[in-house]
Amino acid sequence: MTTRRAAGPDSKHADLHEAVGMRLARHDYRYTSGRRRLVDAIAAAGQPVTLPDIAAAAPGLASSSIYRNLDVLERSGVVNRITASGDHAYFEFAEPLLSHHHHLVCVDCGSIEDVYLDDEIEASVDRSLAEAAGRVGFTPLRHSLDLHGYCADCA
Amino acid sequence: MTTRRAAGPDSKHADLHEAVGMRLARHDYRYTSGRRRLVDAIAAAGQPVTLPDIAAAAPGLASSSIYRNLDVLERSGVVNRITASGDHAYFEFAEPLLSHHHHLVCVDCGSIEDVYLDDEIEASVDRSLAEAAGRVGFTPLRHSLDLHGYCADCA
DNA sequence: ACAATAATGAGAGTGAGTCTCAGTTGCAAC
DNA sequence: GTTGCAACTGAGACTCACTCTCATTATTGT
Repeated sequence: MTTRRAAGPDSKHADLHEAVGMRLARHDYRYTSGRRRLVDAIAAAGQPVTLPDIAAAAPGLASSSIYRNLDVLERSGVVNRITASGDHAYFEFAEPLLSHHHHLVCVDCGSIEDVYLDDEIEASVDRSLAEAAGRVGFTPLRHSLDLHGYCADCA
Repeated sequence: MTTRRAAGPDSKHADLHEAVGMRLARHDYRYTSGRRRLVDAIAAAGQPVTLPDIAAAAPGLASSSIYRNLDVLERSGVVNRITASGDHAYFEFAEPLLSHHHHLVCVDCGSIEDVYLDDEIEASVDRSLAEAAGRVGFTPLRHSLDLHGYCADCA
């Protein structure tokens, strides 16, 4: 069965797949059809998704494979795992594939929405954190900033 | 068996217990000896702790009771649950009992350390977040800002 | 085509956290 | 104090997200 690739209606997906493929190759991973379906499912959602979401969007994939490949994608820097307080972890594309942003986490239903902040704020936050980290010998990699509250549906 | 209470060497604990007791009472919960031991264990650590940490510091408490009471304490606004990427959730005293701060999360060993930022930064972050949240009908409660990287031990 | 190697699916296994329930404790009214 | 009621407790069974194992299948290099 041939999966429809770059021939489709939008070239955004072709770009995405190419970028993902390169990242996987850099880590000696293969970009198999299962992994491509995973990437498609996450891209289709356009927001952080849980494993059940992905399983529903890509039926036929064994959940063990989804977990294993989510791990591979995370290790390759393709996706980020967002550990919220709910039952499931959320996944979304990592930084260079998606521009830097943060999350609105609903304390009621657990849903996660993306939110973008001013570059200036980001820079000053990074500066403050780096300074504070330096004082205790901590080597920073990245920061995560979540706003907890009630989403529009749960308000 | 009488538990030594406020008579002890430090009055900080007496204040803490009083504050905790008031919060519990406000939610019609009782401040039992088991809950007091839980609070003592968290206070003794002085940093975010996992359930095994607490169980070790307060032997004799059934783990089901620890989980149950951690839940009660969280519901009463006494402790915060920090959901990190590791196996266990971390717990620490909530805002008014501990001043506003953030976390340095080690991506290697999973340990969590507290870090304090400039009030000015905090204010501007809150302003930006509130503005962004307002655009999508999100009602903010609080923010959490974590710095991920390598702790001094794992560097 | 043919190894050699990596990926897959199915299901068993793991373990943090939750639920249940019978027995206990703390609080209030008498 | 004792009686009654509701909250609390411990022990362990239970759930369920996630991981591991392993035999089978797909990919890649030659």
